[in-house]
Amino acid sequence: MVSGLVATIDHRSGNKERLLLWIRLLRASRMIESELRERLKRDFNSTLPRFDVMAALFRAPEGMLMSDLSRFLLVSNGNVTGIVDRLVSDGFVSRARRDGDRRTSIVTLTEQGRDEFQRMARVHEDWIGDLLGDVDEADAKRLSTMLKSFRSNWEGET
Amino acid sequence: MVSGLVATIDHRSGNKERLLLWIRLLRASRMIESELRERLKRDFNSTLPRFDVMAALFRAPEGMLMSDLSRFLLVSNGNVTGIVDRLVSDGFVSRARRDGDRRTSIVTLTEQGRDEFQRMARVHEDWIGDLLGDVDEADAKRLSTMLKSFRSNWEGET
DNA sequence: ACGGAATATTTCAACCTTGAAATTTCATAC
DNA sequence: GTATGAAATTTCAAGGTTGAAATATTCCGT
Repeated sequence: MVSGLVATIDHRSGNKERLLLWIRLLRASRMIESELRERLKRDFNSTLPRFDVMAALFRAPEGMLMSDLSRFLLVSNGNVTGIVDRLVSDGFVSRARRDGDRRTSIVTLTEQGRDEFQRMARVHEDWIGDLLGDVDEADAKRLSTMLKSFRSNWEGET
Repeated sequence: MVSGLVATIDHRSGNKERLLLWIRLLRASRMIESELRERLKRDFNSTLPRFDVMAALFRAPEGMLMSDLSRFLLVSNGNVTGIVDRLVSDGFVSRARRDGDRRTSIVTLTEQGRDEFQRMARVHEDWIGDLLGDVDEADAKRLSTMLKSFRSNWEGET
């Protein structure tokens, strides 16, 4: 569940639209996420976080550090540890201690992991096309552009 | 963590834009959520789900059933149980067994809950204005409209 | 009135998530 | 070379999340 699903109070002008935007942004992503979660579970007995980790590793054949994964996926270190643990025990991912720096370990997809990810990725793309099917290409492009510039401008604020 | 933070494979045309849109939608909401979570914790020692429940109850002075909350907030029943439990033990919410139907209970904000929520809501609105400050009003309106129509058209599919 | 379906809620296991503390290893100033 | 701090990772407690199973109550056809 996520903050903002409910419109509440509005006393500063101009912010009204932004609040509404936030609520709808959130509802949209929650609905899509929920649908993807369900389908990943049903068809692959997997989860979204696992899919994300595998996707990141797929693009990085040379492997990634735990902290790379954490930074790239915008989640905490401890979180990555747990997800990778489970992927390792399922045989989709391997952790290898490095000679250079024994604090770190290189995480890579196993052969089985690559196969499984590719199976998922194919279907995943169709799902997104399905779920976002109502957004025509021009709209998608505009929305996309607006959201792109909208980044962490506020990062580092108090 | 959420599926789609990573662009992966793209073999069907037209879907390329949608996949990118999904990734950015997700990144945007994740960043905002993360910032809100942090601030709610810091300033009110609370969480987003708690805020959402309180917001829903604030708009419903007559109270809501657990299942109303669940439906309205798009989360599972079991989930609501836990969040309400904690809000009750903090004195912000009360559960009252109904005479009419002993299966259900009416959940309402306590006086303390209303006060606390209003404190949070004021600041919350400013935060959203802050975090979405770069989106001007016209853009917000357009984006908002696009996202509105974008609903669960696919619900009920196999 | 009875039994079975439907409804509202809770419980539970498994997983995700964070932030903080603990561990291990490395780098550097002295 | 030693201490001190930085860096990478894991551990841990607390909470959020789901879906399925279990409970309790009501509804309804007969």
